[in-house]
Amino acid sequence: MILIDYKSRKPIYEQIIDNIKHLVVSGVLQRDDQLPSVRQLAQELAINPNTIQKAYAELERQGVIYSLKGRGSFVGSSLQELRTVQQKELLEQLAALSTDLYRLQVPQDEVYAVVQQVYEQQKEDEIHD
Amino acid sequence: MILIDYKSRKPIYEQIIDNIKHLVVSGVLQRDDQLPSVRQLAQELAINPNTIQKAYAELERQGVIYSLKGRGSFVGSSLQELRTVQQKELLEQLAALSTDLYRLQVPQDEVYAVVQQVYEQQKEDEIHD
DNA sequence: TAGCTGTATTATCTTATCTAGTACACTTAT
DNA sequence: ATAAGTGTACTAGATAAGATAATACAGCTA
Repeated sequence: MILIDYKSRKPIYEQIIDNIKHLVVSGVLQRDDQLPSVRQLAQELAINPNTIQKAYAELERQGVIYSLKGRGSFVGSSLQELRTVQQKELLEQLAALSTDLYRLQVPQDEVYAVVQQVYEQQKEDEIHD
Repeated sequence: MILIDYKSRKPIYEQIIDNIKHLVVSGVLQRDDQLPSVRQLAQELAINPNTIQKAYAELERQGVIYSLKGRGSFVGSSLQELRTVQQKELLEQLAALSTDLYRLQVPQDEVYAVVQQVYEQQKEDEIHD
């Protein structure tokens, strides 16, 4: 369900955040679904409970989950809501990247070609699922 | 010539690397042009010489500059060479970002529209230089 | 020779990340 | 009521990356 790359330069708690967001955005986790408890997930991933707690706290701050003392942690954002937020973030990244591409004089056609190729490849990969 | 954002989460030595690469790619610094000395640049930017040395060492490892003991450090890569390398890096970033955009179901048209808008805006900005 | 260069070394400081252990308040099921 | 599970808070320590500080050495050049 959740995979951690311990060799990555990205902190573990950030990987957990990204991972859970992805589970929500892909529909695996739905609103009000219960997340694994802090201690349980810590044991599964063989990491310290404090690290899980840090990830959950940040997810709660962002409104992705909510936590109830004694009850557990639950999904607090719908697929659509989170998807919209993340789409906006990605499009901002795209704009920044496009600026760099322009300044390095990469032709607009070439940018389109890369996007086109990725989209086609992704479509193909979906068929072979 | 070189600006450092001390509040950035990006390490200073990485900012220096990016900054010098940009000066080469934009044609301000040309092949065999001499760079400021380690101590001189350290004084200008009010940072430790070791930090400059770290940046220069990495730039030399990448072939962007070369250093001669007792002489100084010089640009070792032509505008075209470095531009090609950086274009390739950016296109790889674009491919990765496109994969995320596809997975978040952002329509291809919308991706194109953002790129288009940035390119047009950049062209306009150039006129008003 | 004096004063620049690059380069190397050692030590110290700070910060972020992660671990470890403990404690407390709350909920739920028995 | 009790036990076991939840979230939450706190302190302490380990580790690594980044940056600073001071010093030293080798090579070049005026």
